Amino acid sequence: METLNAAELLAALGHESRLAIFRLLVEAGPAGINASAIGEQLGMAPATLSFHLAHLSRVGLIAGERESRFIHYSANFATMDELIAFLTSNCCQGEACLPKTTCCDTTKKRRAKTGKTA
Amino acid sequence: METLNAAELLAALGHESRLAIFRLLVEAGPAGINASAIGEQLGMAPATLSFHLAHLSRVGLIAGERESRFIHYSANFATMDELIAFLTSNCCQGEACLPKTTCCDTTKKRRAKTGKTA
DNA sequence: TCCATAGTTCGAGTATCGTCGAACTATCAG
DNA sequence: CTGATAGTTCGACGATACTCGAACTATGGA
Repeated sequence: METLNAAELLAALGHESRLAIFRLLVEAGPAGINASAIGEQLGMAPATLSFHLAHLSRVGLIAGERESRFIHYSANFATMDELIAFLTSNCCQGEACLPKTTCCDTTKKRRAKTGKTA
Repeated sequence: METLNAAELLAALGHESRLAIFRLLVEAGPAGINASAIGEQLGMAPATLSFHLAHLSRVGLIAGERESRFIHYSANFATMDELIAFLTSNCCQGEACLPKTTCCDTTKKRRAKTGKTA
């Protein structure tokens, strides 16, 4: 991961509303929850919520999947892992000082995550 | 750590220049480096650099210590740890899915978890 | 077909951020 | 004291981000 990319992820999380959304999805786990449920829990206007969801999607931190009338959003744990790895890589001039973080099982469930967002 | 506080940290890191500064300090380790060295490596105007250093300091991600004419900046690894812990806490509804991250020698602080960091 | 629900896109107003020249403070050497 | 170096603060400008009402698209049910 490059600095620019990491900065985009961090900037995406660097807003209270988006961070709250992301945390909600992290806690929800791979199952995810739908948009209106997020809006209800966070008290966000639909347009505002959609704006933030789009932002998080664009940078790859979350992904949405339509299921009939609902769109289930879920956190992309693999991206999160990469971000944390980036933040801590080469820490202290390369001396091993922290374990590798791996959130959930990111190896088996990441299938399609490429640019669906136009 | 609360969402608002975490968002501030993430926002601080969510800018390419500041992230580059922080990464430089993370790699430099606890020894830290002085401002002009950062400016040289990143090709940043003094005023701009100072602005970003102040921002990072304000949120507690780095700290500066004057040493004669130089000010040595170093990353605050404890804050970083807390941030990462926040991001991954309650992941997947509390199922243990990742090890605790501990960067460098902040272990002693995190052992005494009741202690105030700052 | 028509309506209701779920969610997105558009547009505009406001607020905040990032940059950098210039002036300023702090420290040190002579 | 004077000058040089290290770094900060100030001011102003342009750029970007956030919010939200209103209109729009997509899906499903009667």
